[in-house]
Amino acid sequence: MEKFAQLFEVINQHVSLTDSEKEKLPIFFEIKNYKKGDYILRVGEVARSVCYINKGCTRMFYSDEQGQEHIIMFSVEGWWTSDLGSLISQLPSDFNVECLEDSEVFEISHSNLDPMFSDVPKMERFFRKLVERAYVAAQNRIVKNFSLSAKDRYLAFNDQYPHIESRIPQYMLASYLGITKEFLSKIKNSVKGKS
Amino acid sequence: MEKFAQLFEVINQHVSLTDSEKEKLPIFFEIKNYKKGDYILRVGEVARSVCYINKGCTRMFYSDEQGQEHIIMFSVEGWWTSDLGSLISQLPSDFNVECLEDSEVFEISHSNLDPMFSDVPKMERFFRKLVERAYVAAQNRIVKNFSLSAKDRYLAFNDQYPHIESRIPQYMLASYLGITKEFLSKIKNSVKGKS
DNA sequence: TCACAATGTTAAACTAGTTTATTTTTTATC
DNA sequence: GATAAAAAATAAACTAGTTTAACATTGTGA
Repeated sequence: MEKFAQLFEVINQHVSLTDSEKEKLPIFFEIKNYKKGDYILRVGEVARSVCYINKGCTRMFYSDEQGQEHIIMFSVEGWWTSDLGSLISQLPSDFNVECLEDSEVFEISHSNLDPMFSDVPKMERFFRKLVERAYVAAQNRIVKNFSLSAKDRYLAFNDQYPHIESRIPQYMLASYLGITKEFLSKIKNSVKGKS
Repeated sequence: MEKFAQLFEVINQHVSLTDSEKEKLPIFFEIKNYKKGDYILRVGEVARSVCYINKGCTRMFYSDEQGQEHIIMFSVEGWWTSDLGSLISQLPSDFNVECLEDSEVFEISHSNLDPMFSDVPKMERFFRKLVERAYVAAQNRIVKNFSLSAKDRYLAFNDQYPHIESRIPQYMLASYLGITKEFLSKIKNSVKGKS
C-alpha cells in the first residue's frame, strides 16, 4: 500500500519488516481524516486507539481546576499519540487530543492490538521500544523542567524540534513550556535582542 | 527460593507465573547488598542492569550545571530502578543511583534480559507493562508539576507515598519536589499550623 | 561523651514568572 | 478590501519561590 510507505519507514527504524509482514499490517489500521479543530479524544472518554500521524499536527492537553490549559505533547508527521494511561487501563482519559491542522491519522484500535501482536510479533517489540523511548523522553522533560529556566527551555525546544514553532500559535508553545504567553513574549524579545 | 517470594508477588500482579517458571527465574538475577551511601550507578557509567529493591531505599539523581542536585525518583521495597535511557542505548548515564539505607537488590544484567525473555516470555510482557506504567507515572508527574503549587505537590506526595517522607531527609524531598529546602520548611510550617 | 558534621529553621532581600489591563498585529471570512 | 476575531506585544503591579546568611537541632562516629 502506497499510503503506508512513511509508516513502514518509521517502524523500520526499530525493527525490520519483511514484505509479507508489511502486507499484513494495513488491515489493523483505520485511516481517518480530521479537520483542524476536530478532537480525536476528549477528557472522560476511554482511549480506543493508538494514532499514527501521517499528515498534520495534534496537541494533547487538559484543563486544570483554574480552567488553565496545559499542553502535554505535540505530534506531527511520523509521530504517535494516545493517552497510554487510559488505553492501558481502559479508564476515562484525563486528556484531550485535538487536531491543530487538517490531519490524516492511522488508528489501531485497542481491540486490534493483541491480534496484531500475535500476527506480526515484531510489532509487539516495536511498541515496547516506542513506549521505552516515550518514557525516556518524559523523564527528560522532567529533568529539563527542573534544571532549566523558562528561557533555556524555550531555546532547547527550538533546538530539539526546529520545525514545530512555526506551525503552532505562540500561546500554545507557552502552555507546553509551562509559562504564560506574556512571559514567552518577553523571552522571545530578549532572545531577538541578543542575537 | 524463599528470598524471591516478595518479587514473585510483585510480578504476579501483572502476569501469572507457574511454579516451573518461578524456578527458572532466579538464575537471571544477581543478589547484591549495598551499604547506606553506596552507589549502584554513577553518572558517566553505562547502566548494566535493572534493579529490583528487595529491601532498603534508593534515590536516582543528577547535578545540574550550577551544582544543584535534582532527585528524579526514590525506590523502596517492591520497586524497580535503573536509568532505562542508558540501559536501552548503552550510552553513559546522566544519573546516579545511591542507596539511602542498607539495601538488598536483585539485579538483572543487560545481557541477561534477552535470554530471560526467551526462556520465560511472560517476563517480556511483564517488563513491557512495567515500562508502560513508568511512562504513565512520568507523564503524571509532568502534569502535577505544571498545575500544582509547591504546597499541593507536597501534600500529593504524602498522599501517594505516605511511608516515604519519614525515611528520607527533608532536603531530599525538597529536591524531588523541585523546590529549596528552605521553602519546604516554610510549607511544612504552614501545613502544620492549619490542621 | 564529646565534638563535629549533617540536617532543619527563620527571616530579610531578591527575582523569575504571573496577573491584569490595554494596545497592536495577524488571520480568517464575507 | 472591510470587518471581526484571534493572536501577540507591552507594561505595571504583584506573588510564589529563591538566595543568603545566621542560628538551632539532631545524628553519629571515635
